[in-house]
Amino acid sequence: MRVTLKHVAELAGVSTSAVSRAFTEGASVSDATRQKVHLAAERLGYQPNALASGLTTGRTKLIGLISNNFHNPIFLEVFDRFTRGLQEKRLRPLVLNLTEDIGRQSSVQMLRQYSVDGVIVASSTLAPDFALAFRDAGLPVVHAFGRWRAEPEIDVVGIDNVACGALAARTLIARGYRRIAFLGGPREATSTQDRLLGFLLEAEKNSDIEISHSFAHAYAFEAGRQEMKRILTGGPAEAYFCGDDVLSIGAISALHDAGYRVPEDVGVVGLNDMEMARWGSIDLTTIHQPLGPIIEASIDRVSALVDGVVRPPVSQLFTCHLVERGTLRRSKPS
Amino acid sequence: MRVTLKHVAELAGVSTSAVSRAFTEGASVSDATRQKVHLAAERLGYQPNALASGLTTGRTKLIGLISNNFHNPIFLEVFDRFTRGLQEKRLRPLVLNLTEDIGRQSSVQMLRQYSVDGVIVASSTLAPDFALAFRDAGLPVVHAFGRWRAEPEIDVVGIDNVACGALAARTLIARGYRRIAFLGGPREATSTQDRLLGFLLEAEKNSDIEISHSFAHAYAFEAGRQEMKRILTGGPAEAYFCGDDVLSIGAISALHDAGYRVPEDVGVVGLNDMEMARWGSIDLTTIHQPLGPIIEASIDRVSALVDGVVRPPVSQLFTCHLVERGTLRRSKPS
DNA sequence: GAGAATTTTGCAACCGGTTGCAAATGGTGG
DNA sequence: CCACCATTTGCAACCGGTTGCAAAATTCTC
Repeated sequence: MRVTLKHVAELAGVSTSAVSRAFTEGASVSDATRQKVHLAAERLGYQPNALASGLTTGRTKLIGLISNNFHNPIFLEVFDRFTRGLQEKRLRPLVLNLTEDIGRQSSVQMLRQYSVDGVIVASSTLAPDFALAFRDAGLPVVHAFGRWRAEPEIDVVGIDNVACGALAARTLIARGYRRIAFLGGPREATSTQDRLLGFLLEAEKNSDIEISHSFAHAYAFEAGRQEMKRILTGGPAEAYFCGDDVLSIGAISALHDAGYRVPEDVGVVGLNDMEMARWGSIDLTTIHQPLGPIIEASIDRVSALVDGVVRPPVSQLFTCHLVERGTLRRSKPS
Repeated sequence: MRVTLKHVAELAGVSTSAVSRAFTEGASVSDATRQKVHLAAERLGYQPNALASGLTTGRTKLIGLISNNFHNPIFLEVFDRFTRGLQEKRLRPLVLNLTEDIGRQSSVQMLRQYSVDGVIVASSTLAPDFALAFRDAGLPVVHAFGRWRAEPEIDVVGIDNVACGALAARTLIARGYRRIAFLGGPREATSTQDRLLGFLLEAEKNSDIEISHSFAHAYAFEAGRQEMKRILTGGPAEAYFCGDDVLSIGAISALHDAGYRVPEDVGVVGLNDMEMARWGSIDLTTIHQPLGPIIEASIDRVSALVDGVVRPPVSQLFTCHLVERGTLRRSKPS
């Protein structure tokens, strides 16, 4: 049998209310009783039942963590940071792995059934209104890696994908590449669309640049490889901005298979700067995304919402920068 | 305000008990009331509160999922499968990211506070008695990727690490490698110890084989690279069995840095067969670990325990096999 | 030391469900 | 039509906590 409030109350010789209060910060209890209670609790090995307490207070300290990115290595880092960050705030992540067969409605239901205090949607490939479903259900929600909007309906934390696209284009052009291409992730993903937009806007400023673009069906190695293989039939561009790191690695694999050397024959720049990008055999030049701050901000934001701090929702974007490694030539060939 | 039992009862014109029963499989209700109730529930958008119900039934359908492997890419696959598998059984994973500063006791506490029905410890580097702490706290627990024991105190699901070590040694020897080495993960990990044991037992059967071994401080790229770099000062062995795939990749990176070609100069075989091992630029010969069955079995086992099926705990091991790729020569040089 | 002000305490109702039990209902056979 | 049995239903207590409120205890003031 579990040790409950009642047992502690009995042993300490006080009412259950006293025990409850002894465990509540700032409640009205004398030091004497608080001590008695804690002593008794200690002896019995008592631990408050978070669920029972959640029932009355309306706070479970459970945060729904939703994603559909369980195949991209970057997500391991995302996930590590989210779980750690939540733990530090004494919140518990209830994870939802969004597969094909789970609809918007049923994910809302799953989390509502468990009375989560708030929800973090962590994905750059979900439609923006997916996260909206939670707000509509009355749940505080933050969309991490979501799309920027001037007046968002819910809080968004992420990066400026348009700026990243522009940065990529600027970089390629500055290094003397003339025929450049964007090899994006899934066409439907807002991150893909925005990166492409920025890339095009920036590249088109230069009239002598030849631009092309295409899409892989997912942010995944094999998708990148296949798509690069496909477009290589018409000969490669001089340099590619790939939708993300794992796509880049797949693309490079296809380039190697076709006998091209990177960066000597073809340049590649990715986006994310996942741990693996640093590995010797990969050594990917890429645009760094500040994962730590993004995730910290997401957690901060969701706890603020839970605490009832009502401010209009904002899009919080972090800036990215290029990390120089070995898949892009460093400067214009002379 | 949330819709509760009471609201539904009112609308349907029945008692709350009736509503509760209408939502319980096999409860004593007439079809007529069940219909009325479901209709009313539908209209109000009612969903039972899993936590409240857990309070009385003692079942929350929450499963604690604990790991300390948030830096090994294989864990993304593990994690994907666990969350999916649990979801399919209508169980919810409550994730605990075991960092340095979280002790055995406090992890038990965290999960007990949330009244999880059971716990899955997913790690090959935790001491066997870590999982025991949960059993001692009265929680059903399964140790996935744990160490085999003839008469285990708790359920263990995993692979036969000793056999894997032997398989690796046998393979290397069969291919004519004479000076072979084990580059293991952390010395304290049971998986490391067992793989080494199997490796040594098998290799020592052949008197003409030169065996050596050493350990990386973690199952991680950089750890593998550093350790290989360190041991290379004395010249390489002819082939290495590395503690796992990510370690192998690190080791290969160091070998390349030192000017050795794989597999022409040095052979490498890993263990796990993570997705990435298949990537073109990595193409790692490795021992395949059947993740799917292991995880399925872990989930089955923990739900059986939760359902009170009491059988003595067992060690359930799955066999592994070699996957031929490009980091080990295929046969004896003639 | 009395009275007022303040703090501490316990009672009891409540959060949203479940369930044992007894009463109500319905069906069956004579 | 009644007795009998099976099924369905609602009452009320309970799960493990929290909290408003009034009473009790303590502290302060003069």
